[in-house]
Amino acid sequence: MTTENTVEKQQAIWSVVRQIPSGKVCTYGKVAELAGLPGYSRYVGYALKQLSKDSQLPWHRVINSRGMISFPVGSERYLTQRQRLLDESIYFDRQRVNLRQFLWPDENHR
DNA sequence: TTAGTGACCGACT
DNA sequence: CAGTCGGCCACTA
Repeated sequence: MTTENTVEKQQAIWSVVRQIPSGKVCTYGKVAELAGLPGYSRYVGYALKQLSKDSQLPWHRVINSRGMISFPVGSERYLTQRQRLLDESIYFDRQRVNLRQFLWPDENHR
């Protein structure tokens, strides 16, 4: 049996990513958790990689737990993601996003 | 079938 | 503080 529920997992992940509001970001681990797949953080990256280039999914709002873009700095995909975030007024301190300020869902109510 | 890899993460040196 | 090391899962050679 070929892993057929793989599709369901990917859809669950995409479903979560779709809900990230503009101007906010979410981490791979958090997306996995919200999708009901704790521990699948790594798989989230794989799922996003499957997206077609003209996908409407806001994949750029997903970054790693350190608040950084998980592409090699300076690479084309890095620059694309960074520019899209800047367009949504998500700012970088060096190459880092302030998760305290932009993380969604906002559970960091101090 | 085994070993290596990746848009990750947290604990542990 | 930085670097390493397992653990996580699916895919590929």
